[in-house]
Amino acid sequence: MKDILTQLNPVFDHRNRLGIMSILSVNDWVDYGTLKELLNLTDGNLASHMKPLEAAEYVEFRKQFVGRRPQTTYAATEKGKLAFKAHLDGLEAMLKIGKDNEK
Amino acid sequence: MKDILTQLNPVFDHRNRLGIMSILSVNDWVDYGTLKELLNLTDGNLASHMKPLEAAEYVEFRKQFVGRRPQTTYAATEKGKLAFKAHLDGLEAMLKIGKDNEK
DNA sequence: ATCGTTAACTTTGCCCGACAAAGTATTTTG
DNA sequence: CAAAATACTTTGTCGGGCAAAGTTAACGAT
Repeated sequence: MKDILTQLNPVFDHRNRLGIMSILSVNDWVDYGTLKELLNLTDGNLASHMKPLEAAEYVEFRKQFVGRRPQTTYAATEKGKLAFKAHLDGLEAMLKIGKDNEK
Repeated sequence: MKDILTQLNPVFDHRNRLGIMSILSVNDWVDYGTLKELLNLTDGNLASHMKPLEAAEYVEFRKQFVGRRPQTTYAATEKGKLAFKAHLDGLEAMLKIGKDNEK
């Protein structure tokens, strides 16, 4: 039992990222504005949290027009969903670590 | 459905604090050195993460001598265990947030 | 008696990252 | 023509995590 925390994904090590991923893991194609409001984030803040998630290919985006207005929507990729699940499993696993103290 | 993230406790918003609490929620009275090794932390680092946990009364400490050497051990308080559980429930709850979009 | 070591911290200083706010481009509505 | 909305990018600040070094006290070895 060396580091317990290696199972946790650094990319998800933030409440807002957890929020983003939890929303996107149950809702496909959520638009920028909705995400912003749900998470109470400023424009720039959301963008900057999205970046590493995009870089890791955990989310993908789609740009389209709704009426005449541009709209960006996001969804979690399969990879992202798996990674997020692994992260949550990691959290849960931490708790199961019990009385065993062999190294 | 306003902010989803209010259920998450800021005090636990860190992987190392999660680690500390998960260890202390299943093991009472873990000593400084063991905690340090399990979590791969430097001395000072552990101390500084402990502070806010102590301040919130989520952990308590006991100082005693083992043989002739001083030893500090930590345990989660009842309050701490409850708060930690609430935090984890909050995490889980985030995931259940489904298709409902009434505000 | 002195040196080195261990335990448990505190202090110092750095650095990165989260944040709000302001700026940008384009289009649309009044 | 002016204001608002979308989706960002840029700027600048501030705080917090981190390693490392310093601290105190007691012990053990030489």
